[in-house]
Amino acid sequence: MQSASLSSLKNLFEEPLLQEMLQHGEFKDFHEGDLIIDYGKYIRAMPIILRGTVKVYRMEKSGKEILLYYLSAADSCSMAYSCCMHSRKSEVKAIAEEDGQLLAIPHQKLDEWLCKYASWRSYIFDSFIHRFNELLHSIDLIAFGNLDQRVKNYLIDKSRHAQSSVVKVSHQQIASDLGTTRVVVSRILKQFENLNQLILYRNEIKLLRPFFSDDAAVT
DNA sequence: CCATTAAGATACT
DNA sequence: AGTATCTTAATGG
Repeated sequence: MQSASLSSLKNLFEEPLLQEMLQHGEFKDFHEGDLIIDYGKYIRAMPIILRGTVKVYRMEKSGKEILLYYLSAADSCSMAYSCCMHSRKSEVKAIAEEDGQLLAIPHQKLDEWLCKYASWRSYIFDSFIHRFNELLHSIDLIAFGNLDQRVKNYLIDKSRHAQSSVVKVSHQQIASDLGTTRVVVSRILKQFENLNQLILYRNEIKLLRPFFSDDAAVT
C-alpha cells in the first residue's frame, strides 16, 4: 500500500533495496509547521523525504537561528545521518514547510546497506557532496556579508522547491530565516522591485526573469 | 464593522 | 544594518 509513496525513489535504488526500505523503514506523515527534528535530541533514524518540503535550521548559542537549507522529495538530511552513525545529538532543527511524508530508516540499516548496495553508497555520497556544496555557498554569502545576495539566494531556492516563480512568504519570515529584521528585508525587496526583478504583493513575491540572471548586487 | 497582521515610510543609532 | 515608531493596506471574523 505504501509502495506508491516510494515512487520518488524508484529511479534511485535497486529493487531489493526498495524492498528492504519497505520492510524496515517507517512511513511518517507530517504537516505544515511540524517539528521533525529538534536541537539536542538523539536521532535514531535517518529520514528520507518522500513528499513535501522541510526546512533545516541552525541555531547559535545566543539563540539566533538561520535557515541552512531546504529538503524536498528524495532528499535526506546529512546531519541526521552523521548523528545516527555516531549516536550524537542533533545540531539542527527541521520544520515542515508544507504537508508531506518521510521514510525513517533505522540506524542499524544505514551501515549494513553501505556494504550491500551500490546505489545506497552513491546516494549517501552524493547527498553529502550536494549538501557540502550548498553549505559552502551559504558560508560565502554570509562571510562576504551581502544580504542582497542572501535574500536573492533564499528566494530562488524557495521558488525552486515550490516549483513556482511565485513565492508565498512574508517579509518577516524571510527576515527570521536569514537572521535579520523585517525592515531590512523590505528595503532590499523594494530595491529588487524597482529594478523590475520582482513584484511584491502581500504575503507573496513574484520573481521575474531578470531576477534569475546572475548579475551583480543591487547596492 | 473591528481586530489583527503585513508591509511601507521615516528618522535615528 | 538594525531599532523604534507611525501609517496604511489586507484579511478574516
